[in-house]
Amino acid sequence: MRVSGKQVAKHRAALVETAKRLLKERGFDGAGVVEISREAGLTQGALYSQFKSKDDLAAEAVRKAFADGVAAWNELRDSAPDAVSAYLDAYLSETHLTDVGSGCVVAACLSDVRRQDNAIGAAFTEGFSTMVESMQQALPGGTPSETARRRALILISAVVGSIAIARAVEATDPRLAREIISAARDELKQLAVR
Amino acid sequence: MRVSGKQVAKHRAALVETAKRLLKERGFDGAGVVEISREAGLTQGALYSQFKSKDDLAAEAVRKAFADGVAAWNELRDSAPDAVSAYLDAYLSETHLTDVGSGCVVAACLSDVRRQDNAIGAAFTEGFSTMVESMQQALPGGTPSETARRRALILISAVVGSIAIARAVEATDPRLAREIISAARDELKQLAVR
DNA sequence: TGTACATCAGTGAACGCGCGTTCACTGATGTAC
DNA sequence: TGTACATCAGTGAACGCGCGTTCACTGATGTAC
Repeated sequence: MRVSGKQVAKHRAALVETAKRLLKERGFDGAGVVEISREAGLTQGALYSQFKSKDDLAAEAVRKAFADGVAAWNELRDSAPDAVSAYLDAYLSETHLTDVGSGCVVAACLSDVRRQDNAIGAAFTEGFSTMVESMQQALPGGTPSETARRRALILISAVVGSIAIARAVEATDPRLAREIISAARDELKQLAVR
Repeated sequence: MRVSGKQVAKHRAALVETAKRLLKERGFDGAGVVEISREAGLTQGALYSQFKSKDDLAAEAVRKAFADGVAAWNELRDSAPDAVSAYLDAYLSETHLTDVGSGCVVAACLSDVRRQDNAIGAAFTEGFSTMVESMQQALPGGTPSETARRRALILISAVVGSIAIARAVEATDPRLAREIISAARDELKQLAVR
């Protein structure tokens, strides 16, 4: 039945939030519309009255995931004395290794994005650009510096690659997974302050 | 109908080779058994007389992909004067950015592996370990050195992350994709010789 | 403020579709004599 | 070497299954008077 305007917004937010988590945990093809709807406390019909397709919801979920990630990073940058070091510790942590659903969307969906709808790729690309700019501002040289820009790109690429590979090997070789993120922490802190 | 022993081996190799390429191009869920069989010049029945399941074939394809990759790298290491630099140029190249099917299995299947059968994860982990050891031998310090080991891990994580992110944004923003692999080439060559 | 009714968010069974897998069948291969 | 036959790699229609999507229906919301 019809629900109030306040409820509509609540339901929409619940769908996006649930989609965000499940898409990261199970991948774009692995998370189904019935499952997403049910975990958000609704049915698939409600999903389709808010979004025109699964891909449409997925693109929205990707935008939300980047917005959350950048907000968290900006907060860290403005509070921690050595923001980059704190960021590396948080990103390359035990928690981030095992809790994929709450973690970075880039690391979780990396090799999926290329094979999805254009709208998802566009949302991903825009989110990633924002993430790079935000990181660049915290590095020596800041926004106008080409060096800081390159440094931001390689730092993000390296942490994403490390955590993604660590997760891929974690089930078979948990020690190797920890070795990978630990090596990345050590080496990248040196690279960041160089 | 029954075919000769030589044919059986040829067919098996064709299935593995085709699976290797298609799994990288379309992902584990995106490449179907009918498609793999047809592109290998056979039917799905032939696939199931050689492998006990799609996952079984996929695990074999992952082993083959790593074997090919390590063989190519070993050849480069023993011929090029500066093997690591040559490796970075090849890995972070225009060709590798666009030709996913012929490229590195780690970059292509990164975020997929976690969600697949254990046998696929095990094949991936074993292949990755071999890859790291092979890279380590080319770095200053070599096999017994803990520093070379950490350096090998971060180098591989960084090139994999760079090319995977570049591919994800390529369709939407081709210039950003090139900027990512170019930045990685510059920064990682410095890190490798440090 | 109260009433009548049009609107529309949400339900859930049903749809077509493509997937991985099975299996009765085919016929060339390899072997026993 | 030649013959008879058991073996088994390969075929392709058919299977059950889960997916994304649709749609007739429900009933509370919001609005016109």
